[in-house]
Amino acid sequence: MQIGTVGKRVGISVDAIRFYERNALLPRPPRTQGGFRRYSESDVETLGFIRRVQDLGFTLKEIRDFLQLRRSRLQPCAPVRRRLEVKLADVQRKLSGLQRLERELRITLRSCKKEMQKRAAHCPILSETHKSKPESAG
Amino acid sequence: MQIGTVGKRVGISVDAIRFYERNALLPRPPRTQGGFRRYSESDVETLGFIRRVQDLGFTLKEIRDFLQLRRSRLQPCAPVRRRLEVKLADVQRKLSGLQRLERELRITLRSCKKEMQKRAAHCPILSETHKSKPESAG
DNA sequence: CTTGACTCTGGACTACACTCCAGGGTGTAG
DNA sequence: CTACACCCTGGAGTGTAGTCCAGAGTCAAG
Repeated sequence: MQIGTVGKRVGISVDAIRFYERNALLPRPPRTQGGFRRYSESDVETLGFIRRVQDLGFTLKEIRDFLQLRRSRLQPCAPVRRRLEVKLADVQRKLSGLQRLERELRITLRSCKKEMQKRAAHCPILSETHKSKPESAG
Repeated sequence: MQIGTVGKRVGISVDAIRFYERNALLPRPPRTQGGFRRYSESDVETLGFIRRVQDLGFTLKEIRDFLQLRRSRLQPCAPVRRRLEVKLADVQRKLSGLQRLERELRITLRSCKKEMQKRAAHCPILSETHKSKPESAG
């Protein structure tokens, strides 16, 4: 596969793919005689992984670590495990943060709907624990 | 409160706070005669919110939207609700993505542990040394 | 008033994650 | 061979999210 084909399949620009290669997220692929990159399914998979994990708020540096871990999964070595555990804890932290945010949003949304049923004039969304509000400056 | 005090309390640099003000994440606070910013508890709360939500992978632009939602208590409910629903869906998407990533990491971790049992490997780094090794740097 | 920690502004700079571009080369159908 | 879409490299530019800095001013204490 050429770089453009891969790009279309995973929804990543050609420039971005080359950028990932330069930054060691994607292995340097074999080339044609003329110098064209030739990609395999495995590269497509890797790019999919990158896109997905990046979407979750991880940096390319972190993703590079993830990919290293993925590739070295058979090494019976503690340091690998350690890094994995750190990453896992990180993911779990993010997860519980998001769950908290989700809960907050849900509650807000529910009370908003309720207010609408009552045909209230305003939304209760923003009434968080505000002790003193400056609210003025028209 | 002065900007430095606030910064220390929420763990955000003075520069960043001013940056948030410039970019409309934080309301312009009242000033002393000499021009010093004077912050209230409500500002501290807002900054805490910013930090927390940003940590979950939202951009400042998105956070600005969140904050607008929080502040726009005068607006009718429907548009606010709509935006909230979009945000909620976004959060849920991120959540399931993270769960998937967590599962993958767990599986990798398990196979790593299994390997260790099989080989009874004794890495020198296995001890409670939580410092990373210095990489061959002169 | 003087000192010194703190603050002000505006602008330069950094790191990240790309995107765009010029000027050339490649691959393949006709 | 010709055409044309696609690819190559290196480098400049963009947007985000700040950080750093100079030079000046402010505030509280002595």
